[in-house]
Amino acid sequence: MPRQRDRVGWAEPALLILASLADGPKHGYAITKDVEEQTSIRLGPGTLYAAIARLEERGLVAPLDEDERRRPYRLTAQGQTVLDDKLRAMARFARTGLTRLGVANA
Amino acid sequence: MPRQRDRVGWAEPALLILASLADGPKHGYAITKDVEEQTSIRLGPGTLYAAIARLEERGLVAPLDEDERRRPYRLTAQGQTVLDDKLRAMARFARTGLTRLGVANA
DNA sequence: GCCACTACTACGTATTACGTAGTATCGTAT
DNA sequence: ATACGATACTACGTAATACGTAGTAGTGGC
Repeated sequence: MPRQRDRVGWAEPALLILASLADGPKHGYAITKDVEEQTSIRLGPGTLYAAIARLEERGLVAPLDEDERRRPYRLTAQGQTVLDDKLRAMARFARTGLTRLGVANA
Repeated sequence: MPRQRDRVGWAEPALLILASLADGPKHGYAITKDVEEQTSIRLGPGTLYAAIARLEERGLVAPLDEDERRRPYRLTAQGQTVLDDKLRAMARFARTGLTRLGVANA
């Protein structure tokens, strides 16, 4: 029975995936590795592939040439737009929050 | 029957609440208003109060003097630490993502 | 030929998000 | 005085996600 860990994360898997693909097309496993390197967040296969499927349904990512061992995806134009919006909102929010906390930097 | 809207948000309600309290103590309704002003994200009561209850259980927020009409909360020291960590991670992530997207600024 | 790493699929449970409805108080304009 | 919108929550049910485990299979090195 799956037990949940810490909770109160700061980014949803969907966004982590989109951001990972901003780098260029990747297949699932490569996304996991990339996300882990960048954020220390480990996405299990259940989380990862389910999220990718939803992103595809919504037209934010699209599959590439189907190798039957790897399943690469790319960001769609809409995916780029959405990602850009969300990242900007995040950046603004983080800055405001840190200011409110009275943090030294910005 | 509750219908879900857009999905692929960029921040969890829990984090929005913590950030709102970084400003100073607030009660639930005031948090909703503040979050909406800052982020355009509208937290319904179901989402809001459930999230607050979880944050309290986890010791990230604490209730203040119980007026029986308003229920104010403040950030705990642990809540501040957690918030600070998450916001820094978010900021780093957003910057990296925007860079990957080839955005003009940082 | 074994074993670790790569890459997924399938499945079930735990958590969370979200909307609606309902209750009650307060302020203020009529 | 009273009607009405804004304030402030509680209660409840459903929908959507997150997450972990197990299982399957190919690949590369030693």
